[in-house]
Amino acid sequence: MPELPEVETVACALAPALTGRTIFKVKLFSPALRSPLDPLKKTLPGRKIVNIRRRARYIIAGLDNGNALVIHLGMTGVIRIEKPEIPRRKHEHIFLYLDDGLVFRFEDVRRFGSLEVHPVCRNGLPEMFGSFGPEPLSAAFTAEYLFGHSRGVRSAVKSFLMDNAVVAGIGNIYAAETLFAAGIDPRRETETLTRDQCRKIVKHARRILRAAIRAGGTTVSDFKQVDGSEGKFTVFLQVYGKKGKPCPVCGFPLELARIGGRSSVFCPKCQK
DNA sequence: CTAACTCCCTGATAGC
DNA sequence: TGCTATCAGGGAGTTA
Repeated sequence: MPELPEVETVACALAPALTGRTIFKVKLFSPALRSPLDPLKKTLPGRKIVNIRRRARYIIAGLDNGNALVIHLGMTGVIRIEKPEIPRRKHEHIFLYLDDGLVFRFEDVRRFGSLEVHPVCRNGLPEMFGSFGPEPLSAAFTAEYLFGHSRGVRSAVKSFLMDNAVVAGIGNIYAAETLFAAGIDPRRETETLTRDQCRKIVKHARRILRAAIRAGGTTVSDFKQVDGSEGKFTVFLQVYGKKGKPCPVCGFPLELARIGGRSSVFCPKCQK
C-alpha cells in the first residue's frame, strides 16, 4: 500500500511525464472512487499541468487556472502513463488523454483512492492541507515539536504518529517500523513519551523514510511504481507483517496488537 | 476539544 | 468443489 515513500516515488516519476502537458479529454469507466469522478469531465479538459508536488500521501498536480488535481492512491491505486491502444484493465477507472499522445491511467482495485480538483491557496496547495502537520522529512519535524504535541494526548503513540494533523504521511508500515527502531511499544500512551524518546522517533522515522524512498518504496501486495516495477524496501522491513516471526534483534516471537483498528506488530521484549 | 468507532471496497485466504 | 467468513486499511464521518 502506498505511504509517503511510495507516493514520493510515484510523484517523482510523474513530474517529467506530466509537467507541461495539456489534458484534452477525460474518459470515465466508474462513476466514483471515494468521491464522484464526474466533476473532472468539466474541470480538466483544456487544462495544462504546470507542476507536480507531494504533500502527505497526496499527489498534487497544479493546473494553469489556479486549481489543482489532488490524487490519493488509497490502498491499491496504480498510475500508469501509457499508449491509448493498450486495452483497459479490469479496475482502471479513469483515463486522462494528454497532448503528447499518451494517457494517464488510474487503476484501483479497492477504490479507496480519489481524484478531485480544488482551488489552491497562495502557497500553491489546496486549503485542506492547512490542517496537516509538517512533512516528516522537513526541518519542522523536530523532537521538540513532537514532544510539545504529545502532551495531553492519551491515545496510543502509534495512532499519534499516523495522525496527519501531527505529522503528514506516516502510515501503518512506517509507524510500526519507526517504533520498533526507537524501542517504543506502539500501545504506549502518547503523553508518557520522554523528550529523548521523541528524539528517537524523529531520528528513526527520517532514516527509515529516506531509505525507503531510495529503494523506490515498499511493495506489500499491491504497490507498483509508474514503470510497473515493485518497491525494493520490502526486504528491509523488520516487523511489519511479521507476526510470530522471531524479533530481528532478540529472537523473541513478534506479537500482534490492534491499535485504532489497525494491526500492529511489535516485539514485547525490545519495545517498552 | 479528544477519542473511539464505523464505513467504504475487492481479492486472498482459511475453514468446513 | 464451492460456499461463507475474515482480514487488509486511509480517511471521512459519526458518536460519546
